[in-house]
Amino acid sequence: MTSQDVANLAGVSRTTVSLVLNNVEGFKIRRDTRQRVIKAARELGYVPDAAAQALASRRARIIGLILTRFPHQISTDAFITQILEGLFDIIHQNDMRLLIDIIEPEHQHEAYLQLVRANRIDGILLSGPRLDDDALRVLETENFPTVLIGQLPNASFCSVDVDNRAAATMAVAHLINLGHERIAFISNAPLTYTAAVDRKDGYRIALEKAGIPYAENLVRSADFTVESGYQQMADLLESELEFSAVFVASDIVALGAKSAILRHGLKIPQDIALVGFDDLPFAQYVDPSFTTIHLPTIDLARRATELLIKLLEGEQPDSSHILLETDLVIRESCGANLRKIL
Amino acid sequence: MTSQDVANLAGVSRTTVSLVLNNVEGFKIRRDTRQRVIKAARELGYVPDAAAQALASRRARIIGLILTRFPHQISTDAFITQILEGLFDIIHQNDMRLLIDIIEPEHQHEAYLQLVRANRIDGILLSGPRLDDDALRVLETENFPTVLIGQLPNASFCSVDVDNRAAATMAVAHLINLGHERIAFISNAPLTYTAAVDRKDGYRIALEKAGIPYAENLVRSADFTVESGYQQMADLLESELEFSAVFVASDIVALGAKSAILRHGLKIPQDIALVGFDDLPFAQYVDPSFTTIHLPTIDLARRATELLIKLLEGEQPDSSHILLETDLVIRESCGANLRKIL
DNA sequence: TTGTAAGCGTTATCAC
DNA sequence: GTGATAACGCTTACAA
Repeated sequence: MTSQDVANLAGVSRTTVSLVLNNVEGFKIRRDTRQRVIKAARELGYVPDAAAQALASRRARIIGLILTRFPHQISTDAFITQILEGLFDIIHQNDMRLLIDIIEPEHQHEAYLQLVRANRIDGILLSGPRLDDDALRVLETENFPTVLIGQLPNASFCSVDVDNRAAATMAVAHLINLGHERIAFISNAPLTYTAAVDRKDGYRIALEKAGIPYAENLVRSADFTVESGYQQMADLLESELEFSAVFVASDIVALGAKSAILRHGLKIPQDIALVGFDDLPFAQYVDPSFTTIHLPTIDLARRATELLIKLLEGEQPDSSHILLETDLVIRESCGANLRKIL
Repeated sequence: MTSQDVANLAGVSRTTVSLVLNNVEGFKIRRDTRQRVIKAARELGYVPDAAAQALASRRARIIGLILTRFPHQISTDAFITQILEGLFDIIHQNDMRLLIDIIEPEHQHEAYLQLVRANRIDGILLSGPRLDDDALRVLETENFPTVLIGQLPNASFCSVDVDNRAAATMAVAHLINLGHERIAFISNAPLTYTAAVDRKDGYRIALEKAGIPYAENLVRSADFTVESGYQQMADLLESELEFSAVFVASDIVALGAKSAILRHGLKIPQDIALVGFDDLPFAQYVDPSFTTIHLPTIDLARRATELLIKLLEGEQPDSSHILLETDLVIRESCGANLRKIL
């Protein structure tokens, strides 16, 4: 079943079939010819061969979503599905498809360059950029259409993100407003991830603003997973360091931290107040429900995809660094909402 | 950068380059020639063009993962990420890629046939088959390589699944063993999904075995989401029907049900005992933690992918209907584990 | 307004 | 053992 078959049935050439079916601008095709072609195509159930189309047109009509995570970090990552929801929204509108790949940060650093070199994908959507990702630098010099969901300092990529630093500051300021002074911090991810660095910076800034000294030993680093949150919090609790609150820069990690706190015989928020980050769907259903920073994740993905598609179409995007708003969502994990954040 | 460039640099023909790089069997290539080709390819950073390769070989080396869901059901679906983890495990081993598509059950019933017709994907992995999916029947008659994660009665597809009916029976039997007689049921999804039907059947069977009459008005249907779980449970509670336990055939839906119960001023498990299904990662972190049916989801995806790849390679799989084991995981949502299930 | 023909970069079938 | 050469099914100048 090829375009030739359609051409035969419609009594035209393959060229005409292509022109009609692709709605090519600048060609005036007679009404009836056009109708005949469309009818023939429909009758035969003709669908153009994707490989042939890609080879000839140099466009695969596929967007690649790259996640730099370890496999074991995937199954609990509630962020991913939110990204997918936003992504498909736009991708379907544009008749494109999604190829998704998980790249292990350490080993296959350059695995996604293969996708690019093979022309398998027209553009990349990269979630969670890392500072030490050399392959990303290659994409930059090659000017390959790429949009980051997240940010990378000193890079020329388009990006869609939230102001992680400001959001983290807001979270910690909330705790400070509630009277806490000894506030621990657990990052969402290793500090090679820019989002982790920014959230940690935000924590530091909030302390500074309040004149509270920054204590390195109250700062821990998790790695996306519930387990890492449990471990880091258990470690903090066993260290016998004093703190009355903790800012955990990821709701998933916070789930583990919460579990460690409870299993240590302490209560949230009475003994330890907790603020999370991301406002994942489950955050309002755990007990106590998480006071957390709401991220417009679905929208983030939507905007990033729109931006990428503009790039692919050669349009100059209005702005190449989009920053969406975050909110502090106050629930139960910090206790009564006595004072509202300024 | 084409295979011609590699051929030139190595001083051989494109044919030889192809033979060497693809490790084609049955051709004896001289050692040094082989080395020269490999070296040249590496030096040039040559990566074969995927479209050209697909066009010539009639294999895209892409597997399609099809999810038949509504967009709004995606973002909270913790099942998907688990599937992804297992999938990538096998896909990476086989140097294939993953194209993922979400197909809305109502509108775009046949959207994934396009993928097939365009030869964009070599095989389909379909999660959550529906009884009313006509497009699936087309795949069947066309004998397109397809593996279901789930099951479809009277269909010839290979499938990997758990015994949903038996698992549900086990869940409800647990409640009965604990002394409950009025047990409500909330499905995971509409009853067009085979898994939903099977779990409901399991519920019924457990009741029958215990001689407890099946009460239609204690049976509700949810649609994957937390919200639907909340609504159905709120509805049950407002109905003033008597029941001391509920079997919710999905942990996500159970999250909403739990919330409705608590907001109704009732306690779990004291007032209402709850058993979930899936054992999603968060199930042990909610409060009370869910007694639930553990599904080996990652393994399910792994086995399904292995099966599909076998199919693609023309091998006859050992068994075309794989059934993996489930366990009842006893936690807090049913109260003290007084009597152990037989 | 439509058709002819030359690619696109592989793989695969033959010869040599 | 290796090299021509013909597909693969489409797009796109260019010609008519």
